[in-house]
Amino acid sequence: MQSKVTLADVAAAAGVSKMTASRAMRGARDVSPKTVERIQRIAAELGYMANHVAASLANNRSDLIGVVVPSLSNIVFSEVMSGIEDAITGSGLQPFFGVTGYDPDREYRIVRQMLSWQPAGMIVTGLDQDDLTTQMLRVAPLPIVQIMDTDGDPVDMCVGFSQREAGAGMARMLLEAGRKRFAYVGCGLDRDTRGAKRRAGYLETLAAHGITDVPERIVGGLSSVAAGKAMTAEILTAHPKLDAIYYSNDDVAMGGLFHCMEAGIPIPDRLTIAGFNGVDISASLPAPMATTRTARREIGAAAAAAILNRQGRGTKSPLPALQTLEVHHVLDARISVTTS
Amino acid sequence: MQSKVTLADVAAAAGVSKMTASRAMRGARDVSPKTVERIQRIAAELGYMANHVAASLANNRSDLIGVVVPSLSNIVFSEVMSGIEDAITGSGLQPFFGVTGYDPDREYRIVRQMLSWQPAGMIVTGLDQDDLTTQMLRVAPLPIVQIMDTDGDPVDMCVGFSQREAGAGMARMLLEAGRKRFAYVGCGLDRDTRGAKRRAGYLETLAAHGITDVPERIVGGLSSVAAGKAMTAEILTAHPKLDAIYYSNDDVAMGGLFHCMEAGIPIPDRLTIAGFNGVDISASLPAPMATTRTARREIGAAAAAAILNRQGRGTKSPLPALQTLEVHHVLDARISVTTS
DNA sequence: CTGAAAGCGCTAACAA
DNA sequence: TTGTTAGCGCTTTCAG
Repeated sequence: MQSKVTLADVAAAAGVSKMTASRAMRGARDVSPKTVERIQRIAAELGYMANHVAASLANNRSDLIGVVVPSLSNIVFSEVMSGIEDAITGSGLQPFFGVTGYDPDREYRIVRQMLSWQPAGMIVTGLDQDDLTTQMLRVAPLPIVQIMDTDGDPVDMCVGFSQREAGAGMARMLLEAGRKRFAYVGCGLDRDTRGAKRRAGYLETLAAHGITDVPERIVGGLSSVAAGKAMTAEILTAHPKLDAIYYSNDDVAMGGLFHCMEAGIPIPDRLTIAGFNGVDISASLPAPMATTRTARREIGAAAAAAILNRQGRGTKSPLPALQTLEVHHVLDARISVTTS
Repeated sequence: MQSKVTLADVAAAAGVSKMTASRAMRGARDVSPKTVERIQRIAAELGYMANHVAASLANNRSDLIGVVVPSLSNIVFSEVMSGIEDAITGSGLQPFFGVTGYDPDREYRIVRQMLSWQPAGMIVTGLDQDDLTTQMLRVAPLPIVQIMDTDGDPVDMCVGFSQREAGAGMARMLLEAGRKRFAYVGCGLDRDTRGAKRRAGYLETLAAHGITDVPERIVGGLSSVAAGKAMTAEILTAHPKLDAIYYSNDDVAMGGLFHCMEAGIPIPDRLTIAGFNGVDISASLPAPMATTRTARREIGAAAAAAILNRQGRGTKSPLPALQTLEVHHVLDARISVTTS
C-alpha cells in the first residue's frame, strides 16, 4: 500500500524537514536545485503521491474549478468543456463537472456540493438559476462565470451571447430569404430557458413583421432527432404549405430534415430547416440546413481565462460593475433564396 | 463572507460541542431528534456550508468517484456518465470526470491527479492504459472498474464486452446477409484501441471465410461525420462494387450514409453501411444503417454499483480473482438480405 | 536557503 | 445522548 507514503516519509528519507520537501515538490523557488532534484528523486522512488485534500485544507482553497452544464447529450457542452480544458492546461487547475439535466433542484445540489470542495472558481451554464442557487453563488468568495447567455443579470462574470437575439437573427435571415410561412418546433422548453429565449426572439421578430400565425409543436423531455422527426411529420400534415421551420436546436432540426428527405420534400427549395448551434454534423448532411454557429469552445476558453485572471485573490473584484463578454455567433445561411 | 462560517460557529451558536454539531449535520443516528433539528436550523440561519475538504482529510477518503473517459465528442461516453450518475444517486458519492482525448500521457496525469484527491473509487475506460498508469491503479487502495472492454487483464474489476467479438459479430451478420465485397473505414485507430480491436475481429472473421481482400481507409484524428463522408467517397471511387462497409463507429458511418445518399447509391439494397454503438440518431436516419447497439448506460450503472458494493472497505477484495461483468450488445440488422 | 511551530475544519475513538 | 482528545497531511507564518 504505497499510497501511505507521506511527505514526512519523503522528508525523512531525504534528511530534510517536511517544509523543504513540500517546497521541493511544488514550484520550489526558494530551495537549492540540488536539493529539489534529490527530493524529487526520492519521492519518485518511494512512490510518493501528493494528497490534494490536505493541501487544499491547508490553503483553504483547492485547485479545482467546478463546471456545471445542463446536459451532455448535446455535443455543445462537450465542446464548452473542451474549451475550458484547453484554456487551463498548464495552470494547475482541474475542471470538475456536474450535469443538472435541466433540473433546478439538482443544479442547486450540485452547486452546493461543488462549493463545499472550496474550488478556485466556478463556471455555470446560464443566467437563470433559482433563487437559492443564485444567492449561494453570490456570496461564495470565488470567481463565478455564467456562460452561454447574456439576457439577464450575472452573479459575477458572464461570457456568452444573447439567445433572444440569436432567435431574432434567424427570423430576420429567413424573412430576407423570402420565406413566408413560418413554424416553430422544439423540445423541453419548460426547462431549457435558453431555447425558450430563442423561440421568443424568433416569434417577436416575426410578429414585428406582421406574422403572427406561427404554428408550433413543442414537447417536453430531452432534445432528440426522433422527436424532431415526429413533430415535423405532424406539423407538415397540419400545415403542408410551410416554407420555414425553426427548431430548438440542430438535433431536433436534423430529425425534421430526415423526415423531409423520406417524404420527398425538396430541401431547401420548398422548405428551410433551421437549427441552432452549428454542430459539426450539420455541415455534412445530405441536404442543407440553416443554423446559427455558436462559438462554444471560445466561450469555454474565455470563461476559464476569466477565472485565471482572478487567480490569487480569494475575493471578487472590488468593482461593483459586472463583467460581461459578448461572444459572436454566426448565421449559416444554406437557404435557397426564393424570388417572390 | 458567509463561507467562513464553520462547524465550530454552528456548535457555539447552538451551545453544543463541535462533535454533536458534526453528527447532527450528517446522518445523525446517535443524536436526539430535537437537537438535530435545532442544529440544522441554526446552521441554515448562519449560512453554514460543509467543507468536504476537511471532512475528507479527517476520513482519509473523499466521497468523490473519479471517472476517466477518452472523449466527450462521442455521445456514448455521455451516456456512460448518465448511467453512473443514476446508479450513485442518493449514495452521497459524487462523480468527477476527466477526459483524456485518447492520449496516454494525459490519461496518466489525469489518473494521478484524481488519485491525489483520495477518491472512493475510480472508473476508467478501457483496459489498455500504459504501464505507469496501470501500476498506479494497481497499487491504489480503492476499488477500480475498467469499462467498455473485456479483451485483456483488468486491474481490479471490469464491466463491458469483447470489442473483438463485436467486430466479429458484425462480420458474421454481413456474411449471413449475403454480402460479398467488404471494406473497412475508420478514424483514429492509432489511439482508439477498442476501435482497433473491433476492426481486428472483423478482418479475422472475414479471413476465416476466405475473404482477405478487404480495402480500407483509415485516418488519424477524431471520429467525425465529415471524415466518414470523405473516406467513403474515396473508397467507393476506387472500389465501386463494394456491398458492405464497416466503420469504426456510428459517426463515421453516418458520413458514409450521407455520401451514398448524395451520390444516389441505394442504401441498403446495393450497399450496407455498418456502424457501431447504436446511438439514438442511427434509428432516425433517412436510410437504414446496420449497427451494434451497446448498453452504455448499463455499463456505467454496473460500474458504479460495483464500487458501491465495495464501499466501506478501503481495501480491495481479498479474493485474487478479478471480477468481470460481461454486458450484452445487440446487433441491429437493417440490412437488405440479398438472395445470391 | 532551511526549519519549527501552529493550524486549516473536520471526524474517529474513546469517555462520561 | 453528548463531550474530549487527537490527529488527518499539508502549508503558512516566522525564525534561523
